[in-house]
Amino acid sequence: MNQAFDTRARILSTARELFHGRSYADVGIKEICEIAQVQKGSFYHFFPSKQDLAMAVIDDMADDWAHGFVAEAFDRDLSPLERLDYLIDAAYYWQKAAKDLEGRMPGCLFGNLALEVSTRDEVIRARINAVFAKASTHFHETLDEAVELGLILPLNTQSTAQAMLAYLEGVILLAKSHNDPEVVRILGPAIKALRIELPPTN
Amino acid sequence: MNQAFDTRARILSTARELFHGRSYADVGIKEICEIAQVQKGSFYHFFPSKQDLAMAVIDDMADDWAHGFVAEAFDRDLSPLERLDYLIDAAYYWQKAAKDLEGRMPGCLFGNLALEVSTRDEVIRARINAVFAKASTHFHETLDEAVELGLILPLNTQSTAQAMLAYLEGVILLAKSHNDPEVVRILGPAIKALRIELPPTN
DNA sequence: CCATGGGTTGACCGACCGGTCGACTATTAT
DNA sequence: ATAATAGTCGACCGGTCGGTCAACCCATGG
Repeated sequence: MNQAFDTRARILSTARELFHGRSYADVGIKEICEIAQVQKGSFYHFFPSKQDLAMAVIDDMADDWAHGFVAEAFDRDLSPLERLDYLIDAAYYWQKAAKDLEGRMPGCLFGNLALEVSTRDEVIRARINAVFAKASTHFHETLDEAVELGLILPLNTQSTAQAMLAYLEGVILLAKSHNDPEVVRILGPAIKALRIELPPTN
Repeated sequence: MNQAFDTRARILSTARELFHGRSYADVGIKEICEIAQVQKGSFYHFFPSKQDLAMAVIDDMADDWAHGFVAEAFDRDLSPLERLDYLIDAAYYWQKAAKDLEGRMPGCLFGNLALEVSTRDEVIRARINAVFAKASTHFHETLDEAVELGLILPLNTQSTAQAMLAYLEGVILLAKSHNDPEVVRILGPAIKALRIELPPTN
């Protein structure tokens, strides 16, 4: 089983890298198998279909995020505004490192997949959506705390959280189209300026 | 030549619809030809490659934009802030109409292509980038005008313009992943809150 | 009346796609 | 020792991919 786990893990991490660096449609199972040093039959022993692989990749990356820099950025020991700065910084360094390594900015796997696949595959779309929803709650909690602490004026924390997530994705999109991580560093901090007002209380 | 023009135009508009509604990789030339009622040989008479077709589609859509709602939204008769509202509105109604028609939110063709293709195709990436650059100048001019009129405090109009474009793309991305145009209407207006400050003048 | 050339046609190409399958091997429980 | 099971292997499947090509159609100009 150790061997099996290893094979599965190799497929998963290879697929993740390739999907992230290129795209879902552009990466074939054959190529994944070659790089992961796995035979095709073995591949289909672990993943019933390419779609299933995609789901596993999404879950895998989401897990890494949750326990990685998302956990760090949204650390409750940091002040709310520091968390946002940390997040932008982390995104910047990540993209920069990837570009220095591969020559191209891969962007955000979830954003990439969302745009590529969500018109054709409801299942994958839903899964990505769940990842976004979870990310959004982190912003939401951060904003609630900032309001409680009186750091910012009261606002619609839920919608603003979504707006911040959208902005982050948009900044990464634009940076990817420029193939320049600096865009993230320049535009990123403006995330703190985003505000969606509370609905008027009649 | 009239006939020829018609054939070319049919290919172009069909490809545009399909690329926009699905993705670049997912749409084959055979399918485009079938729907456009054009033979494959004729296709290659007008477009030397799929990549060339993509470029033509980008140019075509960019043209339509420039003379369509972008021209309307950035009408100099509107006040700067009205222009931004108009733009969000236009984006919302466009996506809503598309979804009502097709069942799925297509999002922004340029954003979609940027994320799908820009790691594999420098030429297309550059073309999309040019479209973004042009869109950014519209924001830029709008912001400059708003500052001149004293409607907003001075800021880094160029970077803020890019931030606004990024936000618009991000909002559309998130809306697409929700398959819900309402996201555009809810999050969109916050575009006016974005600010990137001027570099400190020493 | 014929030559020229833009436009059309559809069969064809090799490569590759996601996925299947039967044979085989290594591991483990009984 | 044996039987069952998990995992490996790679040839093979039908279908599709982007792209090619030689033959043909037909309007125009000389």
